[in-house]
Amino acid sequence: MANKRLKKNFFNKPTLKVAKELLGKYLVREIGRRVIKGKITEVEAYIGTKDLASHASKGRTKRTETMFGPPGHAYIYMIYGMYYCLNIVTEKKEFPAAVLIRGIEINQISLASRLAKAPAKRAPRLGRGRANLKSPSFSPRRSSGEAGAEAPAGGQNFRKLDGPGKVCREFEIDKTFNGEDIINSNKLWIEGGEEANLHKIIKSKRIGIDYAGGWRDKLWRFYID
DNA sequence: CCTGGGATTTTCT
DNA sequence: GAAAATCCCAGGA
Repeated sequence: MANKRLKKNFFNKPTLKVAKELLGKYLVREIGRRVIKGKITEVEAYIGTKDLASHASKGRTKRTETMFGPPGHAYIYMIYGMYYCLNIVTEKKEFPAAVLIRGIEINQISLASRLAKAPAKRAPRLGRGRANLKSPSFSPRRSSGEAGAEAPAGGQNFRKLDGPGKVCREFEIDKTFNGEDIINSNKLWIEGGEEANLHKIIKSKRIGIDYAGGWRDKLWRFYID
């Protein structure tokens, strides 16, 4: 009941609603036999072409194409030349909107339960070939003081990822995931969390978008403790 | 506690 | 050519 993958109808709704509902849900990343799972604790909404904080305010470009696509797909972009950010596209096709995943609490790293499983059908691959050759993707820098960086023997595997760049670094998500269908993907998806709203949702202004005119003051950032 | 700068590359003007 | 939906580290209060 709780560990159920979110389907398309979950994302095909008003973005603010989806953003708030994503809090407490679990982001799941399967890498070979390894499974990384963590609770979403912080998100931001980017809605439409008028929202000056959204990349889609530039209109339909090569970069924003994914945002104009169907809901339930990942929109990945590189930021400041060093980090990737993960968004989930929301609302109906042709309407550009997405939820940026800014914070996650990792509480599980386990092994994939289902082993042999037909590789599935999809493999369109972005036109762009051979990525990964020199992507900064994983740990461009070794941080010494990360809380819980080392899982103490017998201790809980708990890490707090406070920032969109850290989330992608930890989940090993790079630009090849742009356009990934997280409703059908076997590498990245989102599952139901605990009880609906055990948490109090806190609202605030979005981070790092002071250039967005009046849109800078929208309380479209949501987080829980 | 806070502030400021450097890293590094894609994207759009 | 400038700016960017960021992060980390150093230095000062």
